[in-house]
Order: sequence, then structure tokens, then C-alpha cells
Amino acid sequence: MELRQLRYFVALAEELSFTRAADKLHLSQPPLSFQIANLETELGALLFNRSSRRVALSEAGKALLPHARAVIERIQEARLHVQRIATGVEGRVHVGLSGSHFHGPFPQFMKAMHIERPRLEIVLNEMRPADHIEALRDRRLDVSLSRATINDAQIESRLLWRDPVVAALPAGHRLAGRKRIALAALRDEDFVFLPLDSSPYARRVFQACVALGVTPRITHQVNELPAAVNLVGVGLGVSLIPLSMTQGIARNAVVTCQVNKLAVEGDVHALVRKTENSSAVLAFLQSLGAWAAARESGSSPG
Amino acid sequence: MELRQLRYFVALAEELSFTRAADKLHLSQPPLSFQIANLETELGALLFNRSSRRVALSEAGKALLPHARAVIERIQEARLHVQRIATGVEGRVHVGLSGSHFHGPFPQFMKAMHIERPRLEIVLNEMRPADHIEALRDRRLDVSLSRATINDAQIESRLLWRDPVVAALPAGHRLAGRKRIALAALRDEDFVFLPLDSSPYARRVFQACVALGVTPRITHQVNELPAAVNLVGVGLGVSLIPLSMTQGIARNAVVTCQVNKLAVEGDVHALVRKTENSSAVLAFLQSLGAWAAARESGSSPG
DNA sequence: CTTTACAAATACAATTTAAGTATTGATCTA
DNA sequence: TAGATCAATACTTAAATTGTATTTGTAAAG
Repeated sequence: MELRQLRYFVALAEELSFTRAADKLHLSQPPLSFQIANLETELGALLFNRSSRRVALSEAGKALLPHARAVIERIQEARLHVQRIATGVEGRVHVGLSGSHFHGPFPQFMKAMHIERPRLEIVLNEMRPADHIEALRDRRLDVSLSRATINDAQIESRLLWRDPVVAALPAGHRLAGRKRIALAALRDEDFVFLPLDSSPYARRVFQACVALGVTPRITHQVNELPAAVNLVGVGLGVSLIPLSMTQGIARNAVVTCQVNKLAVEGDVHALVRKTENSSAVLAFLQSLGAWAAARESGSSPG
Repeated sequence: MELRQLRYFVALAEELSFTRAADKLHLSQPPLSFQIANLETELGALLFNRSSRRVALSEAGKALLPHARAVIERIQEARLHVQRIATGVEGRVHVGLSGSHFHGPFPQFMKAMHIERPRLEIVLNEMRPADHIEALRDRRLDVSLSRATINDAQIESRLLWRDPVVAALPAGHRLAGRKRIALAALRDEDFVFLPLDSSPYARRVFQACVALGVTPRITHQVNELPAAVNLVGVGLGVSLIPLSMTQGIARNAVVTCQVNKLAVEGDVHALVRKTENSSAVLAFLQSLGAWAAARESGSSPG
């Protein structure tokens, strides 16, 4: 059985005339007769009662008709579904990120993305930044939001938005109110910070401090930057955080100031495989890139 | 899009190897590549990510797979459904009858028929016997249960079981207890009977009476024989009924006796179109004929 | 680093299948 | 009875599918 035969069958069932049905199918009449006869032979049942003048559906034909229509309709659905997937209208994107990104521009982008492509399913996967690369390679992730770039044969990074590293101090700290400080001024402070082994960002910040002759004494370790900000807020110590972290967290309890010469950034990058990305991922990246560029140039909210 | 392509697609999606899938399809590998490529072109989407060494479903392919499987399965269902219809395992038979047949052998046959072909749907249509022929011609009925035969180019009748006409008398009637009576003995009785214009059976019985020199005086008219029996039972008059009518109706209130020389029978016939019968109807008639024959020869209950 | 092995893609011929044209046969209408 | 109409048949033409042989590209092995 072939779809052609079902299409012909439905047309004939609707027209109840070989000549008219063939016409409707842009076909001459003999091939239609031929295909219907074929179908009948294969099924072992007459589908039409024809008296050389009048064509009517047989009981078997009546039974087949809804099946044939359903099949044809399902084919049409399949076609549309595949096309939605292929054009990235529909699909799933696995994004790896740390909790820190819920406090920067990213949530705003998520909202814009949802409005732009409501059928695109974005799965947000909170995981240790140190695990992102492997997850990207394994295809457990499609996109990683990271505060580090990477130089890799299979993975590329795209800068999304800048996020400078600043010192976070309790509101009542002796240095609170200063616009800029030297790192050395924090030499004897207690530091609240991330585990160095789970966060490339933390390692880079730590190295930058060491390079300036200061080895931060980490007395409290937390897994996420927002938690670090909160601990700073209750006076447990100081920290070095991306500026966007202060949006909405411990607003009155924490103050920030720039740190002179500290050669490290918390800029956010999208890390993606260079190949093997689905249309959904490509569409997502396209939107993300455009949205970030518009935001950086100041024409979009962030 | 053709079913061939979907079948090939499913095989390839299952094997994830062109060579093995082609093997499974009893096909050489190039045509499989060709058909898959065709399908991909038509859909405008790659269905497999192939790296000349490894074949994997793309997102579009993953989307198509359940549709393709559903279509193939539906085709299989359609095939089975058509075959059930064509072999009369399943189907619908419209049977025209009067209420009188619920008191003869027919209900027993219905039970046997249901056990033999449980998926056969028998629609019992109570209607005036006078309307059966037209309904058969119009295909509103497939089979008519009738107490008359017919001589017709398009409709044939098959004797099912015999049913002699007897006189029905109230239990206390002066003639009650007689085994046989002459029709003349009923000359002055009130008759409970059917309308002559709606029942060929009633006309034939009436004519048979007239032929014996007795014109029954019909004082009460009812549309169904069982009702007539009940009226006889309460003493409203006498009637001439098929013997099987007394099965279960007014058993103690009505007695029957044969009527000498009354040249009329209430034998039950199946009336059917000579052509244009569905497999379900043919199967039904086959069973009905066999059951009735077995019953008449005494080897089956009735 | 080259060679080998393997699997999919390509080229092309052979076959099968579908479509088209012309005609016949049957049935309904006038 | 003749004409018109429509499906079936016969036969030719065109298209699509398949098979064989070969190439190409990648992964594994030497």
C-alpha cells in the first residue's frame, strides 16, 4: 500500500466518479482505475461498487475511508512538525549556568526569547561551571553561560555582556563609601568566596589577586555568588564579585567599590559547540547574540 | 512523501546504519540512501546527522519518527479493518421485522448469531411489513423477516421455518378444548386482527377466510400480533394467528385450535436483495439459513 | 604518518512502476 | 434503437525505483 493509492482513494470516495476524481488529481482516468484496482487487489476487497455507470463506496471502502483520511492528515502534521523543528520555531535548548546569572541581564533575555519564540523550550541547568565544557562535549548542554572564554577546537565562546569585578564590603565596613581602593587594603580581610576547584571564574580572580601580591584568606566558602553577597551583607567578610551581582541582593547591607589594577573581568560569555547544533540552538544563539549586542549598544534594557 | 520512504526512514532510525537497514529491508544500500535523501529534500530538513562513519537521528528526525510509526501502524489497522469487513467478521445488518418475530425462533437465532460473530452488529428495525419491500430496495434494510414470499426480479425469499395459522380463542370460549374446528364455527365471532393495509399476512389470511365463505368481522384492530393475542386473552374476540405466537403470551388465557381447510400459512421467510449485499449480510444469511435448516430437521433447539 | 578497512555517497544501467493515449464495452437516456 | 457517457482495457511512453560498480571520506591499525 502506498500513500498515492490512499490519496487517489480519498479523491474517488469524495467525487464518486473516476473521471472527475482523476481530473481533480490532475491525472487521466486510466491510471486512477489502475491504482484503485491495485489497492483493491492488495486488500482483497472491493472498495467501490461500480456498475459501469454508478460508483459507490462499498462497506469495505467505508471502513477504509476514515483510516485513509487520518493517515493523510497525520502526514501533513508530520510535515509541519518537522518544519517547525528544522526552522527552530520549536525545539529544546539545554543551557548550563550558575545561580549568579539570575541576577544579571539574563532573565530579561529569557522573557524576550519567550515572546519571540514561545514554542522554544529552554531548559536551564544549574551546574558547577567547571563541568560545563564536558557537558557541552557530551551534548548534555547546548549552551553554557560562563564568565570565562575558552580556546578550543570544538567549542567557541561569544561575549554577551561585560561585568567588571568589584569588591563587595559590608555596609558598615571601614572602606565603605570609597569609590576605588587598592587590593592591598583588603590584605587582612576575611574573604567569602567560591571553591576554586568548581569555578574557573574564582580561580581567575584568585590568580589576579596573587599577581598583585595579595593572597585572599578564604574563611567562608559558598557554591554560588549570590550566597557570597548575602554573607558579606551580614558582615562575615568581603568578596570580589561581578558588579551585576548586587542587583537585588542585600541592597542595603552591601556596598561595592572598584579595585585598582585588578586584572580580571566577570564578563559573561556564551559557550557553544562549533558544530552539531540543532536549529533550536542556532535560533536561540542568534537571538541571544542580537539581544546582547543591542543591550551593550544601549538601545535595549538590561 | 510516500509510505516507502517512511518505512525506510523507520528502519534506518532503528538500525542507525544504511547498510544494516538496507539489509533488513531486503534492499541494497544505494536506493536507501537515495530515498532518505529524497525525503530530506522534500521536507527541507536533514533527518540524520551522518559523518560518513556514524549515523544519528537529527532533531527533525526525532520529530518525524513517532509520526512515521503512527502512520505505518494506522495503515496496518486499516488493512485489518477492511479485511474484517470484507470477510463479514465485522459489519452491520439491518433487519426489518414485526413484533411477532420476537415470539418465535428468531430470538434464539440472534443469540447463536451473536456467539458465532460477536462483532457483527444486527440492527433490528420494527416496521410495517408492507413497507419491507421498498426498504429493501432502498437499502434501508438488508433482510426482511416476512410471513409472505415474494416473486421479484431483485428480491428473493428463503423459507426459514414453518408456522401454521391457528385460531386463537379465549380460554373460556365455547369452542376452547376442541382440537380442530371449521372456520364457519367462527362466523359470528368478533375478530381481533391486524390492519389489512399494513400487513400482507393479514390480507392473505383474510382472503383465505373469504375463500371459505366467511368474512371475519374485525371489531378490534391492533398493529402487532402479540397485542392481538393479549386482547383475545381478555375475551375481546378471537383471532387467527401463527402458532408460534402463543409462546409466552397470555399462556393461560388463550387456547388455540386448528382450522379445517384454511389455506394459509404463517411461515417465516427471509427476504433479501439478490445482489448488492455486503459480506456482513451474506454471513448473516448464511448463518440464518444454516440455523433454520438445522432447526427444521430437528437437530437444533427452537 | 601511511595504510587498511569500512560505510555512505555517487554514477550509471536495468528493471519496475506509473502515467498517458486510444479504444472498447456497457449502461443509461432520448 | 441510437447516442452519450463513463469505466475498463490495450498498449505506448515516461518516470521512478532498484541494483552493480565505483568513489569518497573517515576511523582504526600498522
